[in-house]
Amino acid sequence: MGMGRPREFDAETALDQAMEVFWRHGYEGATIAQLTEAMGINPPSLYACFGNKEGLLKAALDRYTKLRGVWMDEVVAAATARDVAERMLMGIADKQTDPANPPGCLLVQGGIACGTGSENVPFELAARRSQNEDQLRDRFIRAKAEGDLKPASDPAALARYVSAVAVGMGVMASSGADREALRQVATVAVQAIEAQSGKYPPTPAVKQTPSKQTRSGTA
Amino acid sequence: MGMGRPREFDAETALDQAMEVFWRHGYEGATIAQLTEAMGINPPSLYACFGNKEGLLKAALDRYTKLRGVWMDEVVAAATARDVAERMLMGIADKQTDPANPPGCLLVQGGIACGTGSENVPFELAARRSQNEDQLRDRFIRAKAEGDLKPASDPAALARYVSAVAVGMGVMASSGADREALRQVATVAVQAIEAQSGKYPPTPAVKQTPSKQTRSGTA
DNA sequence: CCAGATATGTAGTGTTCACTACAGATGTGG
DNA sequence: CCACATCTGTAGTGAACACTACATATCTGG
Repeated sequence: MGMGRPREFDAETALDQAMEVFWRHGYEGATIAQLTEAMGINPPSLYACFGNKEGLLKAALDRYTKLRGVWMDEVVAAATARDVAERMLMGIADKQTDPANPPGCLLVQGGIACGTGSENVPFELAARRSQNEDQLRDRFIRAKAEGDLKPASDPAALARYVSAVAVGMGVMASSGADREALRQVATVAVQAIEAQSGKYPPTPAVKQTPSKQTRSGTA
Repeated sequence: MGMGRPREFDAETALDQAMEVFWRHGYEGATIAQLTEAMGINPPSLYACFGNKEGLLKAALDRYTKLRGVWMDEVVAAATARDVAERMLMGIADKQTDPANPPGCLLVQGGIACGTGSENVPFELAARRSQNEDQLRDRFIRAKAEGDLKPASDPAALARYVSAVAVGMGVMASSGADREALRQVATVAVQAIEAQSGKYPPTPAVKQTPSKQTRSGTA
């Protein structure tokens, strides 16, 4: 019965190009014309492969978070909570000013506020950011159990804090902050984690956060 | 020679409504139809009064930053650098989750990335944010001169840091973080300023920042 | 009350948007 | 070589967009 004509472009290569357009112009600011031109294909190919504009964004986000995930694994592999925070924020300072990419972070640049019909795009991005936050939180929970963080420290709050700084740095980068400026921010930011650090008797990780359960929904 | 028919709406009241629309949907996401409906006027009145959509945004930003300016004056009136940071970030946690307004900060929600024809909108917002950062920096310069911050501390870096945290909190707020979550972030963030605080012999404020001059361009 | 000036409401303008109909091209299975 | 399935390029589709022409309404100054 035949399997049809094979596609003439590489989906991942095309996604990389689309990712850059979304990264630079945001979801709403990116037009199908810009996307197809960057991807080197025509609209019907785009729609056959990704469904619609939002499907393309999600595919680009999948690719972005996948690449970012391997880096985050390196980040949480640092020895202490303090080193995790430093490696994360210093790395972000570098990545967000890497001339190979648009400035800032796709998970922020993609769209913080959107118009009618795209209301869920910001939440889609927020969900991806919260994955990073969760990974940080788990790492800080471990750090606390290992006596690397104060027994009174709140790993979820610390993770939320580091995520917030990362997002703020992304916004700064996209509006022109240079690498040195972001590194200065990172250097200061790490000191808040340092204030929670030290060498304490290991906590059995049983009661980890007595404070009210407050989900941030973002990172 | 006559002075013409008087306008039937109050410009500031209308601006408040427009501000809320931009705040909720961003510059590109806000449509003239939404704006005129919220303002209770028709398009010709809008264009006669504000020029065009971008002119309306700028007018709304002027109003926003004016209101914010009086609050910032209260913030920098705190006794120490640490108290300034705490008052700023705790206040932001409350303001950005005030149900009377859309969540987050207009200077962030307004537009981080924009499409062709609106490229300067993000810079317009960044310029307004940097005003806050400058005000903080000046306050921290004074704190350092008063011996309230370490002689080795960098007021510009600290101001940039506080601004970054504020922006990050705004993004979190707009994607669903509640007040408690933001306050936790603020509490952690203040500790980085605390680490730079203490009681030191006053610095004559002559050579204030030996590090390379790095302008952030954002806040 | 009139002339000039500015505001308002109705009803559009052209443009750009995301998306697609369709015909032709290129593959596979029989 | 033929039926079938899928992709590709051309050329649009209707809808939504920012913005405006124009007639009418409401003011001031004389």
